[in-house]
Amino acid sequence: MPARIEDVAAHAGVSTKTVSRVLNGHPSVRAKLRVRIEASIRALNYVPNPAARGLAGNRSYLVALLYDNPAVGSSYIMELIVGVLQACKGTPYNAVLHPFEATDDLAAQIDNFVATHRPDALVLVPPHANNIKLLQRLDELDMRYATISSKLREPRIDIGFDERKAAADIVEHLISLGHRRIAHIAGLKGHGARTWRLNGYRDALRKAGIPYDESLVLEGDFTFAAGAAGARTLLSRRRPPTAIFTANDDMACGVMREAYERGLAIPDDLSVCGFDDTPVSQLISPGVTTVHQPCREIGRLAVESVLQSIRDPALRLQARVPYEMQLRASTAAPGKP
Amino acid sequence: MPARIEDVAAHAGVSTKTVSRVLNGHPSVRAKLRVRIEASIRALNYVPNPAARGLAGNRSYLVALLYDNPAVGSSYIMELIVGVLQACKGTPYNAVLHPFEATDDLAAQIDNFVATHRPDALVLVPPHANNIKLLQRLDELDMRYATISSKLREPRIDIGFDERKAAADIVEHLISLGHRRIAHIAGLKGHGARTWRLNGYRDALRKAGIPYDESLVLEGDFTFAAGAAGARTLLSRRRPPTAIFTANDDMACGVMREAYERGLAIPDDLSVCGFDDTPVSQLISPGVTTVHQPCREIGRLAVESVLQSIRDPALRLQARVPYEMQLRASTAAPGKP
DNA sequence: GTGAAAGCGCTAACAA
DNA sequence: TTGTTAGCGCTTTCAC
Repeated sequence: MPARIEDVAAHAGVSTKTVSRVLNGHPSVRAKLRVRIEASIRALNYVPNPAARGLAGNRSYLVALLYDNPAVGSSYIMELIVGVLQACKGTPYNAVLHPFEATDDLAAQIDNFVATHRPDALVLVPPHANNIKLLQRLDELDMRYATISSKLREPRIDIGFDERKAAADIVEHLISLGHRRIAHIAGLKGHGARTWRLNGYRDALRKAGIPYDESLVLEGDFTFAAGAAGARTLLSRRRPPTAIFTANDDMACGVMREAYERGLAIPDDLSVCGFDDTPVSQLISPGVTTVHQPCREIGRLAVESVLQSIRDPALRLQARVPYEMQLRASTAAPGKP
Repeated sequence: MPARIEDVAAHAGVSTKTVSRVLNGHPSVRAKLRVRIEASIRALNYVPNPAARGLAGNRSYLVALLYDNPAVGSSYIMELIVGVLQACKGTPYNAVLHPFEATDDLAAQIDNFVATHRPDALVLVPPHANNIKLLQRLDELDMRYATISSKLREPRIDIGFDERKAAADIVEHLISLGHRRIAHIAGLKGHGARTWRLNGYRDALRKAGIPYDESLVLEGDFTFAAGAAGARTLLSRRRPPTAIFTANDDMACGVMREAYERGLAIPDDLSVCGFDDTPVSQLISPGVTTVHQPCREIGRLAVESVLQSIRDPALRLQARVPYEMQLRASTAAPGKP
């Protein structure tokens, strides 16, 4: 049988309440006592029982990651999870995953999840991070939550990176290589990732004095198929683009598939850029020029801050973590027209 | 404040214990009573408090997935997780993820994890599923666990698929296309995935009467780099192979990179097969012929059976779930020599 | 700054 | 088959 708080208290010659104060980092314990108690904890190999703590303190020590079905960007979620787990490490908190679709009975789904598992905090990934009804419901339930890359005006706690700037960087890279007819396959409406990346694309064109050509911008839904379909359209034009920038890596792969089918060489006949730096962008040949989205860092920060907000409900934070361009072999100067 | 078991008992006019029996599926409750109590539960919107249940019943309602660092095959883990979550859905159980490396202080790491989070059951992924010291420690701690694709003799509860047969199938496919010089880049020693897939390769050669040529079998560590390095070696030979079968998809991508660097066309100049059917095998061009490893099904079954083993500690199960060949464009008849 | 006692909401053991 | 009682191990009042 493992040691209980009572054993520690007896060992240190104090009350259980004082031990509890030490465990919970309560300041009103004299340093000397604290040290003695900590020694007893180690000596007895004491680890608090989460269920008992949870019951008495009305907590679950669970942080839930809410995401939509993993069909889209499972490696994105996986990277996020790595960061989430890092943040939980060494804390009594556990991360739990909760994939769900935003249907009509969303409030009911959330109520049910919260009632069943009673997470202490939530981390919301797009598109849920943009779902006003969902966030309202969470506010009503007085749940602590952090959003990731939310496009809402004033997110309470939100972690992301400057996607607009990153998209502009990548398009500037294409321009610097000599491209002028640069197409963009944008993301799905409703995602911040669509608007920011599209705006970044336009920013870079404007800065270079290249007129915006609506016909070079297509809509995608972040899937391989959408990338392939977009490329099919673009490459069938009388004057096809010399470069295609897609709003994520999977769509870039789709573009490369279409180029492959047509016998076009990348980057000689067509330059391709993705976004996110998911593993596939390194595995495919040639490697895809893309922006490394700092998912782990984002996941870590989201959990760290949402846990902090449990203690400090007034906490507000809108963090933008640094990103990095990944120049690979899928981009080069345009060939002769 | 949510309803408590006491409220349900009062509403149904029974004792709390009887409600508890209904909640826990105890058989000794008359059907009529059970129905009445279930009605009260719904009427009051009652959901049991996991912490209270856990404390009283000495359970945590946590199933932990133990895997090594996600550098290798994160999409494999992600797929597994989808199955694990499916199995938890509708139960009071939550899945928690625990990546860790098998270092010397492995027993200490496990003890610490178990002491801190007190999972009710564990699911072990290779290489941990093959780690005898680890399993022994878990037995000492009297933990319930299931392994996935363990190569040990008599795993208590193990879920996997017939990797040897699957590897043979894929090599037979190459042979049926007309290949005779088929190389294999095997996996890392210690993984069952290495031995089974290598044996399958040999089975297929034997069946076709093709002599086994040691020089065509290289060692890899399941990484892209290992695949590229292996291909470099193989393709530098005086008589290079006409097809390369790698023990996983990432290595197949590495092979394709090397082919790309050398200007070899796939499948015209070289056929390539992977294993696992991770997402990349569809995203890359041409798509990679591979075996679909039924990860979700495996994850689901592992959790279902390990949860069952909590009630029935004597449970033994060695399940082999069906797999599927995925024939894609990376394989074709060999070109002229 | 520290301690004593009273639960948190459930289940296990024992009774009936 | 059902009910009663006594905790599970911790934190939270509220004293001191």
